[in-house]
Amino acid sequence: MDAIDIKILNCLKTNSRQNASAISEQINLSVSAVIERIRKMESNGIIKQYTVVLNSAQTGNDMSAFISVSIEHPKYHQNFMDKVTGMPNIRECYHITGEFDYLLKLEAGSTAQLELVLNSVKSIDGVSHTHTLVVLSTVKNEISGMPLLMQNLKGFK
Amino acid sequence: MDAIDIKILNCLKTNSRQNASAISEQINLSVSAVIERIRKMESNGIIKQYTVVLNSAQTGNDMSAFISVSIEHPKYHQNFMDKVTGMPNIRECYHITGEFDYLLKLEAGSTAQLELVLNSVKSIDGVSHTHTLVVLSTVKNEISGMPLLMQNLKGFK
DNA sequence: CTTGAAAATAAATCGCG
DNA sequence: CGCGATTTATTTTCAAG
Repeated sequence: MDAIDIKILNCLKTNSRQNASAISEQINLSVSAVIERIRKMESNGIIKQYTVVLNSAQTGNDMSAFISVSIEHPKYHQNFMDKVTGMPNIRECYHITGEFDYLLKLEAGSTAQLELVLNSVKSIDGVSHTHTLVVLSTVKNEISGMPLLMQNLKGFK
Repeated sequence: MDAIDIKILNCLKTNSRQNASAISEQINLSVSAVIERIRKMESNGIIKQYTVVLNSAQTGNDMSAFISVSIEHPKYHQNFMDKVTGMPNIRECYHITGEFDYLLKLEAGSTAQLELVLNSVKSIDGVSHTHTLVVLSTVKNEISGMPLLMQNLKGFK
């Protein structure tokens, strides 16, 4: 991965649906080279996925919360992770240091739905203690990792 | 937004670079209709952005942490949000209920970098108290909101 | 919404710096 | 590795049913 790849990733981050010739113009590289580099990054796994970001206010899932969870014994961990992975309202799950074991991000369309999800989490085997934070507003939410990539580069588009 | 739109969004979520004809085949709708529906969702803002998900392990930003922040007085809020928005290592910032005012997600490439970011956050005006959780592993991280959309639908692809 | 043909674009190929 | 002209294949557009 060099500076050119990063420029390409930056273009794709902004709009992953733009084609190679559009990118080519933006970064002053031939279309063939752009295509070749994209293919390489797809096949070696740097590019994991192309996806779409939706307006959650319009899709009706604009309520979110974080819940910290303690598990009473290590034997429950695998089951907990499996359960959580299968629950669509749980969007993120992190294993963390500190007082709690996991931090989950939930999304729902109403407080009632949120309550249901919270209760399901609390009733997973081994969950001993939880702490819930409701999100009042999202100040920032950068998806994938581009700005960071660019920190260490001088001249990018 | 109807069930067909949701099928289209689901396709785009899986791979936003696939074109209308590919989607058309998957959901048994004519190409023109697919294009028209996508355009509509783009222009009315349901589709916010097409983006790419990178492998952070390979891009060198695979270290992350959450930091909860208390602000000592409301007058500091705006400045805090502005600062945080401008910091690339801060990927997410939520205004939350509870003991703290904000929850931030940080990403960095090393513990040293992480430490720097933590210190920058702590030195923003008005920050009175913080609590840091380091992420040991990411169990789940679903990006945009598709699975939730589908909960309420019976027959999707 | 669908179809199908025309028009416009994009991608793959391939010698060659 | 990158370029860029050519060929090949796809896609989008549009008018009509």
